[in-house]
Amino acid sequence: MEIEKYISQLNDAQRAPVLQKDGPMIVIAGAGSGKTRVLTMRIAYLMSQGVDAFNILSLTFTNKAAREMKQRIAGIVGNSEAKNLWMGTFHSVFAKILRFEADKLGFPSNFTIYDTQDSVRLISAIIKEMQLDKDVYKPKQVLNRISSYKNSLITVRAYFNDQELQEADAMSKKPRMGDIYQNYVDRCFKAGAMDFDDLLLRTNELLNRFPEVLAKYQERFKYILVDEYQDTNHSQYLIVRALSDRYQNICVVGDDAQSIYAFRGANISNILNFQKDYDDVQMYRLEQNYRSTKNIVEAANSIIEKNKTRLEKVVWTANDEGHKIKVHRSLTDSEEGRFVASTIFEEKMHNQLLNGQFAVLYRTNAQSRAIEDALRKRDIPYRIYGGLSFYQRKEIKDVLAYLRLVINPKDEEALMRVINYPARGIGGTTVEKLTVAANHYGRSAFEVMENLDRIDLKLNSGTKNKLQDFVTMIKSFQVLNETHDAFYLAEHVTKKTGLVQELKKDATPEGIARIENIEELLNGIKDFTEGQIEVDGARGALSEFLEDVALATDLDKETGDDDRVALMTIHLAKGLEFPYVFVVGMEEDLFPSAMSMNTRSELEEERRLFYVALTRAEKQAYLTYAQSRYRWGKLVDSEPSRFIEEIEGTFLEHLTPADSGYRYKPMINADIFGDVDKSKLRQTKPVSGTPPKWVTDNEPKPDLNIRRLKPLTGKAPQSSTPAMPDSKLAQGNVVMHERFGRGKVLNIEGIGADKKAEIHFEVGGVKKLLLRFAKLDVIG
DNA sequence: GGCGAAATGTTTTTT
DNA sequence: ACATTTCGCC
Repeated sequence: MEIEKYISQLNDAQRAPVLQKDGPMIVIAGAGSGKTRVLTMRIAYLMSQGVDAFNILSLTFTNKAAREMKQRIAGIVGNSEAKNLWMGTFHSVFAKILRFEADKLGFPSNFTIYDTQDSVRLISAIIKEMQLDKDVYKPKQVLNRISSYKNSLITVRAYFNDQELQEADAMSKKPRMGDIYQNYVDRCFKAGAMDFDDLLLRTNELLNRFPEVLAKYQERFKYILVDEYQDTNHSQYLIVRALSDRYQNICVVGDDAQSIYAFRGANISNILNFQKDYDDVQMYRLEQNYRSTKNIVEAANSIIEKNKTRLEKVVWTANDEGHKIKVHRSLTDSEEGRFVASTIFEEKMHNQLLNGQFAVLYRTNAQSRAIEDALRKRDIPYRIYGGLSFYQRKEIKDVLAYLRLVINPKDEEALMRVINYPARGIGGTTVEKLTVAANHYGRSAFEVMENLDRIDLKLNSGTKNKLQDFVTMIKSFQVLNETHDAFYLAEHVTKKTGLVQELKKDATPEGIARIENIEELLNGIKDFTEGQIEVDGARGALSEFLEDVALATDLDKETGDDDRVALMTIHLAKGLEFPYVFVVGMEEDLFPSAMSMNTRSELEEERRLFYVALTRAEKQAYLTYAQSRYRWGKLVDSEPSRFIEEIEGTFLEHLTPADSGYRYKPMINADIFGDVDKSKLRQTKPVSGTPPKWVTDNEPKPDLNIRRLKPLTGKAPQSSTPAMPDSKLAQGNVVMHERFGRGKVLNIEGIGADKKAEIHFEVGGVKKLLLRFAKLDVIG
């Protein structure tokens, strides 16, 4: 074994945790300090010391990270050994275990995994059935609440035993929360479905209720490693605790400065308190950064210093000083996009670079659009990660819903999705009757449909036939599934259900793209089946494909064979690195987000997020912001992010004149109004969970208060917002703008297929650039 | 009762 | 720019 060769390449700080074979340990690893290397080497070292791969469990943040790590280990210890390692995300690893042990919890082993969409849909249905006001009980908020209960291991029973929780919900005008929670859990159970949080919660239930099962997995996972420990929530924490309790060979790696998932229950104290949880914890620190230039490392340090809650740690680097961080201001979001695109273009020209060496990072998915447009115009290939992922597209979810029904006909959300799509004459009223009956008998809607002869639902015979036809169709798929692989079945399903035929009716580019997406899905399934047959000699069964898909992310799908600029949210970029990084939208209310400025801890999380963004860069970081941008379909003015100002000035190079003297927007309950005349401040009404804000009334009132302008001639297509007919708007037209009022069109660019026309527009002698002319009404 | 069209509502971040 | 809800017609 040539393991020594690899180990000698590590620095002293990295080597220590690799060589400590047994006992609990925590590795505090600064950004870019080679923690993946440490984890990889540690696993390889354990195996070289005779630890069986079957006994090592390694939990990573993405499945892709797991795959890559496995590959690297295979390079050291050989493929056949590495194959037996348990590696993956919490969700995927414990989903597998749950399938194996499902019967103990009363679930079928082929249980469905509900995604967020499914969960929201189910909660909406429950709220409706309970005749509650959906404006008070907002489904998404309710789901968030339930999710946080589950992540804190508060079961329905625990909820009803906890007076405080119930009072808190009653105080926020949601006294029926507990009942909704109960209904939701019941319905998931009846549908044989688990949501994302259940995968962790039910694992805890399994380990708590069945000591023999716990003992089994404690024996199996004698060595446990957890990456990104700062982002584990309470539920995950307890699983790790339980499993490692017997042997205490637990190694967690993380960086408190990169904790960015508090919103989904991540608990930073898991990492801060690790030493209290086990005896004789060894603590290691990795502080040398190998990734970035001195400028970037030190700039990042100057940011994170502003946070109060953090572990002391000094990240340093022996790398070159490098270039300063370049800061660029632009007029609008599309100009920002053009700056990014042209800079990438030039850097590529001058330095012989590949597209894959660039990444554009943003706070919200919606920001990708302006960047995309600019890159497309410059013919720069790019790939967007996250956002509406492939598997979340409507047409894909529709196909998957049919397939889910084949595997688990009790899957209520899949059924509701496709029972009348494509339209087959089963409308809302009929579906409601089915649901009522299903709830009444404590069965699934599908079971009700199977027994229509025995249950009188007061359906007319035509409707009854349609329902029975549907059941027959699904059952015929099930029969096929017994003998055929996933690809055959999926292809058969798209044909027989009329899904593709339905889509073919739509000849617009979007409609054609949808059909192509389905083809891509089928290709994906084909790859999967062939891969399965090759590797395991398995049949490439449908159930396994669906399991993969439910927990897959765009990052996992990444092939890496083509050369593209990467576009993604900062959250998704965690753990990745790129030579050139653009952080766009560096504006107050966007980054830091307006939603995250109410408490110090929220603001600190935003700051950590910025720290993560900056430390992705190896050679060069760019920070860009726009003075106005389209948000919620409206052009709004914005101010530079406070985070730019927080970086020590010596690390920055301003490509555009630096802003100075701007004032941050006041926070609620904050006393920092400065020189503003307080009597002119007015508090906005809180809407849909957003806190009220202080605003002045001096802002110009819109002269034109039309939300959407109707087309002046012709018929507008249904699917999208009716646009102004191009022909009606011309240079010299006097127009009304929603916000700026009366103005005159100076010139128009880019009208035609690209709806993002740009209009230079003059108001009271001041020239403005507008991006969408649906906001204009021609009045002369 | 069901369907298509029009109006209305919504956006932080993710497994 | 999108999805969901409501409206109005068959």
